[in-house]
Amino acid sequence: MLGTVQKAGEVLDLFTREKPEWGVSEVAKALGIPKSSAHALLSTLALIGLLKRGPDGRYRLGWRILTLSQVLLSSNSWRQEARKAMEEVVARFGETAHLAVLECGRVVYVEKLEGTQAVRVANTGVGVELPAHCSAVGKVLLAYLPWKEVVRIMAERGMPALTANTITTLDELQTELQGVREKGYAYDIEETVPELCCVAAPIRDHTGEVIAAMSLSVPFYRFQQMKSEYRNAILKATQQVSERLGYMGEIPWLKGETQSKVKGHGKG
Amino acid sequence: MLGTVQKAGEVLDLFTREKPEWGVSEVAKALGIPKSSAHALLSTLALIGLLKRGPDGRYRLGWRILTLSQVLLSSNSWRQEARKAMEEVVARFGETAHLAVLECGRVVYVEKLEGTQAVRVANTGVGVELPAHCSAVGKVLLAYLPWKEVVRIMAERGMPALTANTITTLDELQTELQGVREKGYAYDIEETVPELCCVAAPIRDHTGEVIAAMSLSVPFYRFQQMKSEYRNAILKATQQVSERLGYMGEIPWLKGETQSKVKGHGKG
DNA sequence: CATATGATTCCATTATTCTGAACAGCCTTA
DNA sequence: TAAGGCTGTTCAGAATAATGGAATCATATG
Repeated sequence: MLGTVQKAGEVLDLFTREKPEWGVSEVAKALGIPKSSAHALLSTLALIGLLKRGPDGRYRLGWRILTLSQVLLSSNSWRQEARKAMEEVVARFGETAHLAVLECGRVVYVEKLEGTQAVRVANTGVGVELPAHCSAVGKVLLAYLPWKEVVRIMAERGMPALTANTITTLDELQTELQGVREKGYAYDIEETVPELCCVAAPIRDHTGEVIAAMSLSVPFYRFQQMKSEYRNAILKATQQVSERLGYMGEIPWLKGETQSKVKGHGKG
Repeated sequence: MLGTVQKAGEVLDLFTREKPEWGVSEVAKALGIPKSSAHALLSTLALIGLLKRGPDGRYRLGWRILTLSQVLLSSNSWRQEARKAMEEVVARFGETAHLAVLECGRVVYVEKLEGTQAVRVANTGVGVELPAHCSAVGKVLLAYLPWKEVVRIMAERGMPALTANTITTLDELQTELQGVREKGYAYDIEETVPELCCVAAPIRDHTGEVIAAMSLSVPFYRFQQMKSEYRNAILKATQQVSERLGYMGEIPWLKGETQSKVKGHGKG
């Protein structure tokens, strides 16, 4: 539906950190459309403020996007709830915490709290996209999707190996996601970035649907010793947030040894 | 041109902090279009990730906007240059500094550094919109626009009085902007928020065009004593940034007593 | 269980966008 | 200095895609 708007979306997708400025001819070539069509798209997008036309006729993203981003961030109640929980975790361990969602098959970080460097908190990692098949948050978010959907996403985006540990086949991924569902959390042992490990767990809304994932990122050498502490902290934090969001159902990912440590926050 | 995209822009404009969630019928009523048209717009915008469809069929802004925002912020060289200068000013006075641009006739804050509260640096004020006829940054940005353009903007947006000191007539505004151009900076003495004062000055790119304004915000009682120090600091900071951006022209706003204090950074 | 509200689908009409070529500006080149 | 190639921009006919009213489905409400 609305092919024009869809093409406008494709145009917006062209603007990346690597190439944040596009001319009419470039866009026409990249999208395989006539120059005049590209011109119409670019100039209209500039008219509504999503793009900004430079004096030389080249286009960049417009400041209206910042305003929309502000509205988005301030209107998401669960993100603010999650932030509180993240602050506790970060304060306790001094490690970096992330909050991420799945958008069009990609992981998008929506919050980042750094452990040691307290100053440049936001706007560095927030908004960054990552492939979903690696990283702890990505695996958590995929785990609670229908498998068919996962297959579709992987077919569309591919499964590039970011490190030697990255999962690169559907079979491996299926096994991994099954494990995540059973345990209720996911590890990332140098699958995304060398020397970096993460634990992530899902955040659910009042309907029980997984809407986000929270993770703690720790350098490899420190991670091994404290593995279970990190895991329990993330599980506790995500559970707290889920409950604040009205999730009253069972907590299927708290079983066995883990359960005793977080007792008192159980089902309502 | 491309009325469909333009309508998509109108739809996006509906999503505000006050009303971040819209249904199909609401949008149809608000825009005066049939329900089916509104549905096509909303569902397509959701398809490209600018909106997100909730399970109940209501729509919110989508996370793709965060990604675009990230690209926008990381690709703006002058914003990062300005940030450095802002950090110096904030460190020196401990007061809050703002960086703003004009977008579709409104002031949009693109950077904010708080003085005393160092933690919640970004994402609070960044992206917030303000009317342009008040605030120091707004007056600076308007001052270097053609007067006809200013008139058009005021006609479109109106000149609401935010405080008793707000400029509410075109005559007052014209006089004020003339003064800004002559002096090279603007004061805001409780024109936007009671008890709050600001000084702002323009940042120019290599062509000499004013692309942004930087301001320092100080509580009224502290502002009066240090007025000229604040002003000189902002003038020096904006001049530095402008020069880093390749602005080699005259510095028309540094004259008389001020000039001696910032000697050494003059024209190239 | 009936009703009302709102989201979604359908399809013919209509207006819109698409397209290719011509125009105008800018910088490089001879 | 003038020609050449590269941009972004404009224009009018051809063709597709958007429109809008009514019907349908889903969901909350009494």
